[in-house]
Amino acid sequence: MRPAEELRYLILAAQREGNRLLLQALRPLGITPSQAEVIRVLQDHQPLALNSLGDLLVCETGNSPSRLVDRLTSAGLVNRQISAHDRRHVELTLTEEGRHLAGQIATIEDDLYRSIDAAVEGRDTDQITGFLRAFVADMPAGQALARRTGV
Amino acid sequence: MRPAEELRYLILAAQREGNRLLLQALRPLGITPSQAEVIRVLQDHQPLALNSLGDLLVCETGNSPSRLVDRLTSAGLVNRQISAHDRRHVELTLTEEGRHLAGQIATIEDDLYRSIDAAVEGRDTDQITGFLRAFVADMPAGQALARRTGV
DNA sequence: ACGACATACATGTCGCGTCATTGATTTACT
DNA sequence: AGTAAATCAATGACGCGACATGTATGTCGT
Repeated sequence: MRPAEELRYLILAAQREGNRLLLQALRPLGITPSQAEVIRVLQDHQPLALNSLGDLLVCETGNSPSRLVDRLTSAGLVNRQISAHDRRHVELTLTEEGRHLAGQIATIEDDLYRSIDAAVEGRDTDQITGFLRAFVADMPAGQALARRTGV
Repeated sequence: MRPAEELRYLILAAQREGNRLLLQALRPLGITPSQAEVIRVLQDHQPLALNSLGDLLVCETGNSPSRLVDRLTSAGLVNRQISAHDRRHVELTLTEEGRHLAGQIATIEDDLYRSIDAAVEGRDTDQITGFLRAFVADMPAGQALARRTGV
């Protein structure tokens, strides 16, 4: 198997399995990894319009994440208020419950990051992140992430 | 942002964007990246039971990929025949049309691999694949891939 | 002021991807 | 032989994730 092909499937495998790990770890909180990403982003950047939120999300690139946020408002974790200045905009903020959950999410994510650190142990991180950054640099998901790391 | 966190999102971003690229490249063929993976695996390993196919797929780990294969049989790309020896098994083979498509898929995948090669250029491949292999080694998707690279 | 355009969001559709359950068939045990 | 256990596949449910379309609101040029 050609190295590039193995690499492609390794990235797919890592994403899938990482997501499954996080899905199970988040299950007690009743949320999914994508929902957790929204909550963490809102925690750092609220208030945010749906549009701007989408620009900061790695999941759900492109389309506005209406339905993703819908479930969070239904769950009482996010407030949506129509902007006074521009009634097309929706201002998203975390509810009290959402802020509380954000802290619990951070704790759970830490566990995942520790297992990532273990797999990275003894390797050259820059080789790895450098390659991935180069690959996604020109694409929506890569730029969304750059906006978050850069600030 | 903690390095492990950036790495997690980089993997997510790379998977999403790579998938989108492949999705669009495969669109003329009328199939999706997951369907393409099934066809390529069948090309190399047919005949295969649903179960054994699942053990070789990086997408769709765990459950048997019934519905994924359903769409391929509906599209006339895969034959399913109940095994004579064990009527619980379904023997999957590519149809003539499926075999033809497999060749076209390989061509399209080559383009993706070339752009991966470009992003890898000047980096230490072993650092990258080594990390990812270590991370997924004990998980279904990682083992599925190992079964394919190993043979 | 008005009409063309742009923006922000919602919604419809389709194909996954995960988990759980169910039903059919075979194997193993006694 | 007869039953319990294991295996294989199908299916229901839910939440994405991508694309396309529709609708309301705002902006700009004239």
